[in-house]
Amino acid sequence: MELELSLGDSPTPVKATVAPTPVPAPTCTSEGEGLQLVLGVRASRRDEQDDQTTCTQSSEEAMEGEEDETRPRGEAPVESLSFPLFVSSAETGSMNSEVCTRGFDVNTRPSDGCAAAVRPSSPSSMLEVSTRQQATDQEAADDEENSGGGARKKLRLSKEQSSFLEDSFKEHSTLTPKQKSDLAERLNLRPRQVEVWFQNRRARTKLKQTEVDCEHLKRCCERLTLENRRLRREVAELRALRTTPYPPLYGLHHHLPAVATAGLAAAGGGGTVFRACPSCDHNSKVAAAATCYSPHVVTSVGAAPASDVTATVASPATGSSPPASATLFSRRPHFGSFAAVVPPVLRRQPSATS
DNA sequence: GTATCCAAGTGAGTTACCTCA
DNA sequence: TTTGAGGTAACTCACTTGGAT
Repeated sequence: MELELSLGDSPTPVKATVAPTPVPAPTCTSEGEGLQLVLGVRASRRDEQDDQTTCTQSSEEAMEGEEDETRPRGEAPVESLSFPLFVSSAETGSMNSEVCTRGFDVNTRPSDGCAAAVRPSSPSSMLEVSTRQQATDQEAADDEENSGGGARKKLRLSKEQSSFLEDSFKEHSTLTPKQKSDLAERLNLRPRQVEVWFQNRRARTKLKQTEVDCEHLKRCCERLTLENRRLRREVAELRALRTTPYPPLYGLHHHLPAVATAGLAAAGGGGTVFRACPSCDHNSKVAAAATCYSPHVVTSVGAAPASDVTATVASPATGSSPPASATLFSRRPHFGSFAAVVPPVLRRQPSATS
């Protein structure tokens, strides 16, 4: 009896066999315990591994479970080979899966009977562990049935398992079905557990990144606050200058860009509105000009002789170190420094054209 | 007793595929 | 034969729960 079942990106339908005969692959007889359905399906729409992931899967798993969803046909895990007749409770559906994880060491694959109490200490010992688990599987399964399901046991991954998962996560933060099943088999976990680990790992990564971003924004905010404070002080100084007669400009304003000279005119002319910043879509007075462009030139032209302009522009703000906003603004063209706009010759030689 | 970590459960959203009119 | 709508499976993510430390 054959069924054609095509899932995912499979270009061609995969022939699936409904086999009345037992197969060594992870199978389960579910409640019926008589007929074993083995469907070969394309495990995923993920493209990378599709050509390798034709797998065996019980009908129950196809409907509900995720266990061994991508295990290649004939590549049955050792545990399953050792327990061909054992009905894995976790693989027979969600109800049994829940039962499986209650009252047992959940560090073991359900194909181990969901009941092994021996915890693998290292990946290299897992196979051995799994074989030892076999002896206790049936007993533990019986205990489980008798106990009626206790409190859920908390899974704690071993260091080896965690480090291996971490290494895998560094390589790829998302898993293809084949990678998932390979990892699960290698670490002696269920594919679902590997999937959940990656899921939570991605969430942790995102959370950490969010925290880092938050810290960065906080620092930016602090810098901007300081910068804003400083600019406001300079604006106040400029406003104070408006009340005093203009000292000679030593011809400086002839060499400043139009916006700067317009700003000077506005400052001296008493309130003429002009467009201060081409990247700002609003008109503003000289105060805004000082905000959008580097305020140092504007500040200096009114308050200091031309000889000071050079020093002011070359060493802005109060010290020799660049202002706090320098690095921040370097990534924000909108707030680009006016000093960078003015050609060096104009900044250095007020009388260059005279 | 409380805080934190973390595996696991759950529901919503997205995408690709299939079926059918 | 083509096409659009509806259904479904698989997947991820955000949020939550609950055990363990």
